Amino acid sequence: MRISARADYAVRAALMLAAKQDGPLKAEAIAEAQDIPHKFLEGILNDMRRGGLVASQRGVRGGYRLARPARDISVADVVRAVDGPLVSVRGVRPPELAYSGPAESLLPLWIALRANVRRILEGVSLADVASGHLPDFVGALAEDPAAWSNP
Amino acid sequence: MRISARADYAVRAALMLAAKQDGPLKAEAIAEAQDIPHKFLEGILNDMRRGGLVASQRGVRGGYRLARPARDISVADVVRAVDGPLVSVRGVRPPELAYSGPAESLLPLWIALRANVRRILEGVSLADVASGHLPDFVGALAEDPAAWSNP
DNA sequence: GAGATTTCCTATGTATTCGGTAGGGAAGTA
DNA sequence: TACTTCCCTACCGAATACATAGGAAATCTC
Repeated sequence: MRISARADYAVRAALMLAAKQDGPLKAEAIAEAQDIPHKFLEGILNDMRRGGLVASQRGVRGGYRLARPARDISVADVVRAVDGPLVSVRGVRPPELAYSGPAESLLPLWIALRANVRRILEGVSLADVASGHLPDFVGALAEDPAAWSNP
Repeated sequence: MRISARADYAVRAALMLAAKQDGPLKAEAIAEAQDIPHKFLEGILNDMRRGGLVASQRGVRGGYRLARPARDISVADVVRAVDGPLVSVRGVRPPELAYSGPAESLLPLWIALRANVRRILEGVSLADVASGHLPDFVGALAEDPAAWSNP
């Protein structure tokens, strides 16, 4: 289960926009601040615009800004805008799967996994992350030192 | 975040082995029962053998069996054996990431996400799935009808 | 030991995705 | 007009995903 570069970049760009509330921010400025290839980032910002997450303005005083308050955009919104469904199995979304025999209960397991990922990514807004204050039910998970070690 | 075909196939194969406790099971039999390309499955079973999850026996009475009791093998064990780390961001594991500016709290978010995925996949054994009785904290997630709908 | 069976190993192949680049057109501003 | 910035399309190399093929090595039965 990997978070793609696109998704990571998209969230970081969105966080930049969430932090700067006055006036638009240029793609180039975001690219430089977050060390993201700028042409690649342009495509990502475009996806977010199509997804209704950011608004853009061309010209010399142009750039990008969030289309909604940062509090109303979840990390899941951003990831979905650039990568499609949050969780898939072999490229298909869990409800479309069919298992037989001893694997029958595998489907509810994938469903539970997806529900859990959703709970996290839909429950955290850009404002939460940008402010450095994650919701308690998320922050608690990250405070466990064991969560930081690679087994 | 996608579960690869390898991982899905591997878990299903492992579940077949968990269900059949008497004697080994041939790759061909598993492939047929679970509709998995049989040569592809052979490679997957081989990875699991190298990972110490299954034992193999050649010859006419040969096949594969679990190397440990099904209760002592988690789904996470299987996924790791065939796909490496459970969760990665841009191909690197979260603790190796470095973020700056408003993205600083993104790292604990990915950590929390990973911790949650671990909680599920490490907390469920092959015996749990094969018996159709998921642990309560997982089953509860799958019982919510909302978890089954695609947004 | 002969022969059948099954795992094990290596090589090959193809399609897709991933991450990134390039160039220029459209729109807005001064 | 000149400049800036987003927008669009195309392309590209490498890696990955998902297999398939062919045989060598081990094991069992007879």
